[in-house]
Amino acid sequence: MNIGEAAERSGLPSKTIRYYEEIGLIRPDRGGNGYRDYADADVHKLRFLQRSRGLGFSVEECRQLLALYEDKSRASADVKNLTQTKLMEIDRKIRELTELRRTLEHLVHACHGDDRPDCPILEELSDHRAS
Amino acid sequence: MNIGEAAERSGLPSKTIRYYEEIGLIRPDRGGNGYRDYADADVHKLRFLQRSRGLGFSVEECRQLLALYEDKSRASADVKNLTQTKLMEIDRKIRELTELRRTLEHLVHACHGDDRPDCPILEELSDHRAS
DNA sequence: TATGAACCTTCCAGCAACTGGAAGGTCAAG
DNA sequence: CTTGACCTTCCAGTTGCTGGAAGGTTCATA
Repeated sequence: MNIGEAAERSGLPSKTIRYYEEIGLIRPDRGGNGYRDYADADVHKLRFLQRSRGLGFSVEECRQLLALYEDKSRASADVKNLTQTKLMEIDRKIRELTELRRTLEHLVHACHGDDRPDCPILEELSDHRAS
Repeated sequence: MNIGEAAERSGLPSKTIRYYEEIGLIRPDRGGNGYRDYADADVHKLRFLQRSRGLGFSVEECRQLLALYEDKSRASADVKNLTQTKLMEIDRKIRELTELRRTLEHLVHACHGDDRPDCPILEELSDHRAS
């Protein structure tokens, strides 16, 4: 498929997809006309990139995550360690998002119409100082 | 407190803290010597920024989130709508992270030593195409 | 068969969000 | 009163895109 369809299916703009190729994250085929030709597997990778980038992983981290899927020697200790590290990062992100969610919800439900100059929410936020 | 301590407490590099001031996210006092002077509330904001940036929110989104805490007219419909929108974004991120986690864990537990050329994980990934 | 819209290509410039380094001022300890 | 660890501003570089120009391809329609 052409880049436009890959863009639509992956949720990434064509520009970004070309950029990801430039930095070596994907390697689509080329048709006789010079057009990029994306396979379904490419679209899966692109969707994966779209998500993980949106979740705050850097491009280099995404490259590592992608490598976890592609690495044919997945049983190696290195790969397992990297996966464990990434799992811990993901857990941390989930915890932080859950806290953020709780705080925002608290704000909606408990602070409505509350126009005191200093909302206690900010104080509560400070309790989660330990990372 | 000086910027160094604020950096240590917030988990952000001093450089980034100065940058956040430059773009108007925080406004620390200045001592007679020209040094920035951060209050505890500033550190809370910085920690908040550190987290939400790491969770994939843009600086402008972080500005909005910060405004939710600081807005004295929190009861307005606008603010409530914005909060609801952000809550939905957070829920989506949590769902995506949970999926990502499940996939990685599957890879660790189910694919160890599996050196077939195409791991079924990639196929599984593709099932989550709907966003 | 031609012409125009809607694709695609490369290349280059600009923006967002930092990040590093130079050049120099401040402060507390010895 | 100097030394080292702070702090300041300013400017340049990096990352990760993003927009636009200039031009080639494809395909439906006149």
